[in-house]
Amino acid sequence: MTSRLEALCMEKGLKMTGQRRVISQVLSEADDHPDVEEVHRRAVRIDPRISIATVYRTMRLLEDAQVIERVDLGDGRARYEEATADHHHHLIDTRTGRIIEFASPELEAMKERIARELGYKIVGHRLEIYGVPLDEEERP
Amino acid sequence: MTSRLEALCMEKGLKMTGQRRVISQVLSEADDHPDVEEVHRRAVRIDPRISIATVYRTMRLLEDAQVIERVDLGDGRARYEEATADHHHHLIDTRTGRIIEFASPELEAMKERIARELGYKIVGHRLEIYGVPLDEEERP
DNA sequence: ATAGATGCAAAGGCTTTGCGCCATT
DNA sequence: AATGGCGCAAAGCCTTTGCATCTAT
Repeated sequence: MTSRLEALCMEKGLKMTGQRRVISQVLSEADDHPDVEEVHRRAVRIDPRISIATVYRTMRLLEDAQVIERVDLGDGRARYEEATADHHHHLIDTRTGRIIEFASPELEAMKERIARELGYKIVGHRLEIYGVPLDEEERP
Repeated sequence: MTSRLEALCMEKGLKMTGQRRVISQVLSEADDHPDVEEVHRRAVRIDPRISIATVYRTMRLLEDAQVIERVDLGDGRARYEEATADHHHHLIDTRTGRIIEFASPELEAMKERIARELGYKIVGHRLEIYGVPLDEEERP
């Protein structure tokens, strides 16, 4: 079957080979933010002949085509997620590594305002929050 | 003479050697966000015998002592700035690479609120805005 | 004499790339 | 046959580290 991302790739005119289809499938099924090694591990389960070099090349291809987005979570390696229309950010649980996505229109507006006051127009931005779970009694 | 950072290091009980004094001086005089190679370049001008390994080791030492802070600006290498009490963030001019620091109490508050709503307590965070200068007529 | 700092070069982690082979058109 | 993708291994970039030497107490 054709995965969601594979369909997207074809719309963008990318040539879909066996390896690219597998990698697209892996990314379509991922609900986390895998790094290249992890994508490779998952891809190999489907087709053991896929090399890590191909994964690197394909990730770049998909990133350039804006099918996926590179996320730098500060751990020294590139992580990826599907490209989305909305701006969102990440809250990283420092105890478990769990990543929670969130969006805040107010935050976006404030950011725009700050940049404007400094005389700049935003072309990109990123926000990460590192946190630990609140204790029971502190829960809102 | 004793540089600002050297004094700070001594307060923290760090042993100050010749190399560490030079590196502290370089960092004290920097008003930008140099990477290790740049710190080394500047240090060598003062004392040509300093090796890059020592710079790496000293940067880590100062970072652990919270005399300086590592800043990850997404260009694949560590950059540094003096540690400050206030939280601030960076706006990077994508045309020139110029880095503008800014702080926003409102932003901090909003961030806290978002984390709290997600059930988390913030232990760290970072925000970077990438932008280009506004055109003349758009200036606030 | 001892403990720690330094220089040098080797190695480590992530990523890219040269090259010959293979597949598809 | 020609174009481009793939696997493998080598290399590149930033950073860390093992080891012998040097410094300062």
